[in-house]
Amino acid sequence: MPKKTFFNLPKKKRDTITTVALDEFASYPFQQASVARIIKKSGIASGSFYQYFQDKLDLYRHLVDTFTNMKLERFAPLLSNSDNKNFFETFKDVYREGVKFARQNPKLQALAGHLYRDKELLAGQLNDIEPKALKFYGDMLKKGISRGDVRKDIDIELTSYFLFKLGSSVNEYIMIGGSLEKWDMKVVDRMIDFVQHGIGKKGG
Amino acid sequence: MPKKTFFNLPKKKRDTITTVALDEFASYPFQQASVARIIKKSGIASGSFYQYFQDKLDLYRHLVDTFTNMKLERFAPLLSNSDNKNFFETFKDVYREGVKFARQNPKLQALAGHLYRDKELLAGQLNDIEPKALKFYGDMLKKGISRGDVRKDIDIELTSYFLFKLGSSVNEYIMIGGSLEKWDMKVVDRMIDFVQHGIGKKGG
DNA sequence: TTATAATATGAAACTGTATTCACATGAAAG
DNA sequence: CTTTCATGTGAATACAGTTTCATATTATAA
Repeated sequence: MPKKTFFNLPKKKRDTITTVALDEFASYPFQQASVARIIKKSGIASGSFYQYFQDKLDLYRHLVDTFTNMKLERFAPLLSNSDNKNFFETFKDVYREGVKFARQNPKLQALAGHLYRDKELLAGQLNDIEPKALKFYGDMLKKGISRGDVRKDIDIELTSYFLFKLGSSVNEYIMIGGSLEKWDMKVVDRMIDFVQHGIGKKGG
Repeated sequence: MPKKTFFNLPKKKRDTITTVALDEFASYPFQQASVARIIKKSGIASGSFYQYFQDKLDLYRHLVDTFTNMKLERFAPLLSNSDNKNFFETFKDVYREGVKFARQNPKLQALAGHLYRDKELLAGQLNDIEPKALKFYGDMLKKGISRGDVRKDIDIELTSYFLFKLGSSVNEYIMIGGSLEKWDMKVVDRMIDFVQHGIGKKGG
């Protein structure tokens, strides 16, 4: 989080820095984004920058936080105005609103694009692993369909992607909770139940 | 990918570098991992390092690739020996095997832990956004349950997590395909169907 | 007004990765 | 043996983020 000196700044100066920074992070991925450039364009001293922010990451996170909070605030009304809609209709509304938001804020969208690619930089679809994992799940699904376990009207490619991401999130969920010692097959069981039956009420 | 000079190296030297590097990346997150230390411990010249690898990331990815390939190879037999098991039982086996693999390779597991945290470094549960997003989905689910749209025997916290991750993956899936212009609500529809009904064959 | 604290400044130094380079070594070919 | 080509070497340099610091400037309080 930025230091309190940043929030003590006159709004105009704060806005200048924020705007310049958003522009920088919308134009370059995190690593290539230059603190020196931000300092220059903002017209502040380099010493000042580090009196406002811990470091480059601190500023970046501040932007991402602000951006995500804005997005979440847009979603809130969907929930309170959803009396006549069921869960799944509201869920779809969330996405519609998300697309609208992205179209209205191209720089934030550009930043999000970099964010996504930056996350994948260390490991992800940019290397050759993800395709292999997707193929693995795809094969599993095909077998399941031919055995009759799995619905045959699903999109195999897309569903593989979902399973891959769900699998990763289970790993993460358990890692958050602690170490491998605490590994709990119950979480896996719940995930598989989620995948198998969904969360919709039967006949609902 | 490492340069061919690396693969031309005598196996022993190559293994030394790999072991030292694994040790480094298991001990420190990517940013803090030091090329200088790896060079020192491996007993190679700094000039040589850059004749073997593009840069630090190149070496890191090589390790992650190797590690993930090893893991995938362990999973392959599960698929071919699954004739008497349905999709969801095999799915569970994959996780059992994953845990075994992690226990047998603590350094790889440590590296994976850093990898996960590094990915979350830019944005994720380390900042204050994810809890808010999870709460949002949690509220949606509670409302769905009280309306009778959603099964009431689900784990709300865990399911919120799944929805959050699935949502992110939809965004990513569409971003891979191209720009926002190509945004296709059909992908969202399929995702919602996946969430609502699951992929298990009814009565299967 | 004066005292005290908070903030602003920008150059200089520091850190660690990335890159270059001239030269050394070694192996294989003729 | 010597030519040739690939590889090894480590010091030197470049580069960008970070840190420091002595010195202004501004704001608040007494």
